[in-house]
Amino acid sequence: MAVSARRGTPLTLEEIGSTAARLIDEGGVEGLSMRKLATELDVNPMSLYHHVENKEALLKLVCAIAAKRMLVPPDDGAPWQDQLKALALAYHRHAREHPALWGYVHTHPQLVADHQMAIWQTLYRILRLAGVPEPELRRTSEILNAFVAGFIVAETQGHMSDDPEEISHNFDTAVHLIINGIASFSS
Amino acid sequence: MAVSARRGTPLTLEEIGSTAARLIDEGGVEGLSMRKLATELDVNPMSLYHHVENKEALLKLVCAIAAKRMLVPPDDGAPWQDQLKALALAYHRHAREHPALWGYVHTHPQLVADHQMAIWQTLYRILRLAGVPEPELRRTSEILNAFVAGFIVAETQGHMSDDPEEISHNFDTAVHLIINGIASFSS
DNA sequence: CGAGTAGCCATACACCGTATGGCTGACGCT
DNA sequence: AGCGTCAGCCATACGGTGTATGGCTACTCG
Repeated sequence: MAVSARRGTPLTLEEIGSTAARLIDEGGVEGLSMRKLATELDVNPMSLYHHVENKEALLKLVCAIAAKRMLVPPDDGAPWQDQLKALALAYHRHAREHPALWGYVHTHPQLVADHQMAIWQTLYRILRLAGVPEPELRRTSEILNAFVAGFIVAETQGHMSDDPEEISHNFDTAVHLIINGIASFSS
Repeated sequence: MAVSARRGTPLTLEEIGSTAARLIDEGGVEGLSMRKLATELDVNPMSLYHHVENKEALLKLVCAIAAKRMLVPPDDGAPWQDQLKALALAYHRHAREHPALWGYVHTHPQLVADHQMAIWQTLYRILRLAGVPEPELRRTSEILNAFVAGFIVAETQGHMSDDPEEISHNFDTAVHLIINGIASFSS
C-alpha cells in the first residue's frame, strides 16, 4: 500500500478534513490551499487527490464534518418558543466557532440542503408545534434558516458590533422578531 | 499622457467598474480576474493598477457602483407596512439582477456598512414610522438587512425553488413574517 | 525648451489547482 | 514461491492567478 515517505501512517479522510477545517478556521476559506494542506499533513500535494476528488469536494467534506458535529437540542417538551430559541442558540454558537466556514456554507447552501438532517427535522418539529401547517413547513423553515444564516454572516463578518453584550442583545432581538412573526401566522 | 497602444481613449474608473460588473454577472466573482478584465478592456493587465489599487479595491468599486444604481422607493405616505414591503421588493429586484455580486457583498458587509446611504436612511424612516424607538433603530435595521440578505442569498444560490410563483410566495411569506415581527415590538 | 507626470506596458515572481504518469510495497491467488 | 493487482504516494509540468518592479511615451506646465 505504499505509505508516505515522510509520514508513518496513511492519510485518512478524517485527518484531511479536520486539518482543512483548522486551516479554514485560522485563515479563512481562501486561505486554504491544497498545497498548504499537504504541507500541514507532511505529504505531497498530489497525494490528497487520492482521497478527495478536488478542492470543491474537500470543502464539501469539511462542511459535512462540521454539520455532523453540531449537536441539536433534544425535544424537552418546552413551549415551541423556547425550543426555537434553543435551536437558534445552538446554531449560533456552532456557527461562531467556525465563522469562515460558515460564510462559505451560507453562500453554497446546496451543501446543507438535505432536509433529512437532524437540524431540519428538529426545525420541522418545532414549527409544527407552533402551528405552522404541514404544506408550509418546508417554506417556513427555509426562510428561517436563511434569516438566521444571514444574521450570523452579518455578525461574524464584522458588520455588527463586537461587544459580546451587544451581540447577545442583537441575537435576542432577532430571535424575538422571528418568534413573534411566526406566532402571528397561527392566529 | 500616453494612451493605450491598442485603444484610442484612456481608461476610466466607470469603464473599469462597469466592465468588471458585467464579467461578475456573467461568471461570478471568482470568474473575474484582472487579466480577463484587462483583455476585455483591450489593455495590458498592469494598466488597471493605475486606476485601482488592487483587486479588492476593484470589487469595492463595483459594489459602490451597484449600490448607487439601486433606486430606493420615495416616501409616498403609505402605511409603514407597505413601504417596508416596497423597500424589500426594490432590494430584492436589485439583488436578483446581480446575484453573484450580491453574494459577495453579503459576505463582505463592510462594503455596505455606511449608514448614510439612501437605503439605510429609508429603512430608518420606515422603522420610525413603525414605532421602533430611536436607540433601537440601528440594531433593528441591521437585523432586517441581515435577514433579507440571507433570504436573497439562499434564493439566488439555488437553495430554494426556481419557480417564479414559488419565489414570490416565499418572498411574501418572509416579508409578512418580518412585518408581523416588527409590529409586535411596538405593542 | 525642459521637467514632470499620467498612462501604459513588458517582464518576472510566487502562488494556485490539478492532469499525467510512474514508483513502491502490500495483498490475494495459483 | 511467483505473479498480478492495486492502494497510496510522489515528481513534473501546464496554465492560470495577483501584483511588484521598472521603463517607455506623450502630454501639460513653467
